[in-house]
Amino acid sequence: MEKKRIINKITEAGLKKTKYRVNILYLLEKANTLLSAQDIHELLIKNKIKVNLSTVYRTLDKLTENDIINKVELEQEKQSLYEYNRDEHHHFIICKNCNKIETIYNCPLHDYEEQVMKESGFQITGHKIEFYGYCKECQTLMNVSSF
Amino acid sequence: MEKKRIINKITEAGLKKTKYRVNILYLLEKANTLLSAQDIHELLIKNKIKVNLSTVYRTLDKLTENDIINKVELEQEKQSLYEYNRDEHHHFIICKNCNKIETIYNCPLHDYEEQVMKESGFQITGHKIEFYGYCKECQTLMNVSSF
DNA sequence: CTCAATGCAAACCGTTTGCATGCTC
DNA sequence: GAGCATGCAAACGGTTTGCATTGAG
Repeated sequence: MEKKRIINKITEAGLKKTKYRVNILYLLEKANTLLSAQDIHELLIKNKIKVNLSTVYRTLDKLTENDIINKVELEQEKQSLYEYNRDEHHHFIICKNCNKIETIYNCPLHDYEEQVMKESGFQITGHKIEFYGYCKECQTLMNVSSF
Repeated sequence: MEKKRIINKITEAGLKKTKYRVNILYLLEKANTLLSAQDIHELLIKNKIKVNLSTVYRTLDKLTENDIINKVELEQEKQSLYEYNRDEHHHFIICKNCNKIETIYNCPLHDYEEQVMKESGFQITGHKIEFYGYCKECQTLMNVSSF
């Protein structure tokens, strides 16, 4: 029973177990991609789970506050996106043509942070990287369309 | 006459030289920091230059499209910020306590981009890094306040 | 003179909030 | 039963847009 783990995540954080928290977290865990509040809202409705959009937002806030999910804000996306937190440091690469988002698990910044700390005097607690470019498919398409 | 250079920037891009374009670009060049559309609007009004906020937005859009200024969207800022484009690759480090933003000119990613290109197949055209942490002053304050 | 720039007011859209009601612990 | 979660409708705030007017080339 996979929902058990989901429910544990919620109760262990000291949160009340409610229908929407369980379903939304389950959805994000299963989806295994970035989803917006609206995406989640639509998916729930499609699955006959009637819920208000503001409840979705409040649920996502609570789950984010408790580090159960991550809120991801990308430059070209107006909407905030959310992902299940699997405790793996990662970044994103975004295709400027088709907007596909891929995940990069390899991070070059650990050494560099030391250096930035020394130079800036900041105590660094985190960072964010986004790469932009064109994915393989779009590179091909662009070559074809301008032959 | 320093405004000459500003005007050149505008006309060289093929843009009409207008009162607001000149003043807004001049402002950004002189300010030498990140400013929001609202900041710019207020600064103009204070300097007796009556302008509509939507004109400020349209002007900033045009200048951004023409790479004369940069539009900067930081995670914790709701507003977009703008800076004069001095053609120096850089990133930002943001204090999570006081929100001070400092600039980092040193960039560790050039080598790494190669690697990401090979692994992802993306043709990378750019990247963005934000660092988060606490600036010197805030580190001191936090030590004092929890002595 | 022509077309782009501007002012103004209204729309947009993702997100938040206040309040009454419902549900978990 | 107490207090947090939810639904609903309205507000919020940065940004965009449609349209009439002005101004640059």
